Amino acid sequence: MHGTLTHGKDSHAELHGHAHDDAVESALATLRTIGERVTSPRRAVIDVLAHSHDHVTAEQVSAAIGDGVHRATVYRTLDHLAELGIVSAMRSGDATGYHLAVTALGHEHLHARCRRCGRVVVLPVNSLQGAVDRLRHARLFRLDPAQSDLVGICETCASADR
Amino acid sequence: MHGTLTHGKDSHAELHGHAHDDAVESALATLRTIGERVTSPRRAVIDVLAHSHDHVTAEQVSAAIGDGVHRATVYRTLDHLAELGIVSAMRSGDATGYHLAVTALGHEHLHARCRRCGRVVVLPVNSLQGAVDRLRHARLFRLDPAQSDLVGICETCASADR
DNA sequence: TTGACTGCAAATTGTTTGCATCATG
DNA sequence: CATGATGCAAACAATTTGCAGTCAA
Repeated sequence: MHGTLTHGKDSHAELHGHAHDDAVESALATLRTIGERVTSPRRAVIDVLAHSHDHVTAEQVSAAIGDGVHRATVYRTLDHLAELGIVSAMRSGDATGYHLAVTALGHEHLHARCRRCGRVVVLPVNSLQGAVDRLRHARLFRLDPAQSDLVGICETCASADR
Repeated sequence: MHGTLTHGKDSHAELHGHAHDDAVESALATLRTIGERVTSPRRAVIDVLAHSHDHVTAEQVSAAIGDGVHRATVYRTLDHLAELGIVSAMRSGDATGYHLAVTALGHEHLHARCRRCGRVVVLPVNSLQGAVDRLRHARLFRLDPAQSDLVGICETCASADR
């Protein structure tokens, strides 16, 4: 999805670099802190996620990394990181999409998928805040919109209708 | 999932029978109305859906029907019925769950899946109404909560935490 | 050193499709 | 009787898993 991926090598040039790199370091730091091992496959996966604009599938991550890391490892790593809360997983259509849970800017967003055209629309973070609060206070459910697969019709398709 | 399934035979005993049967008749009537063929596989699938309390997977529907209908046909039928709007499809975890769009009572509900224990919690229909309206008025998205895969933590798991 | 992590290959699961046949409208 | 629906078997895509070898801590 990125064509060329510049993963790795720059282990000391991120002090003032792109926010993406900060996100990578932050994620790796979290790993170390909680006593998880920092390996090159994990570094590579996190790196791809940090440089991806939106959610990417395991297959895309694997492709972006190249042959250096086995697909199965990418799947295992993404799954593991998701359990740790370092990345967020979201089921979208047939595959599962992943993205860093905590980006450099704490930039969190919601994805909504149009069941007509399949496109993924990005919605404001707080779009479902009211519902989240209401459900929580009612002791019904702790809804996490960022991990939910929101489905509906995008405005483009909706207006194409009438 | 139902053990024994009493599908069919009672083609004239639904005037005051269970609401499920009404739902079946209603769905079949819709099919006829829009010029779709009414076949035994379709009858069987709709029957299972009408008698299912919650959303069921294609595999479950197939199992409930038995060997009378081929799995591929069940998948095709569910997909077709979903396109027609007779059933609602919702991605839940690894498989797709289906349920009649219009039950006898217009009884529509939302499913939320706990990412901790995997259980599916049923939420009030209007839980996300506010968000739906807001998104619509803002011309951002026509959210359909009933078809969305809502993810979070159920109260049981949440209280088990602290 | 050693248990966690990875690579590889093969198994699973969920779902789709090409094609010949059959039954509804 | 014509066309769309089904059965079957085989293809597919996304993920998972058992095991042996490897590496971070």
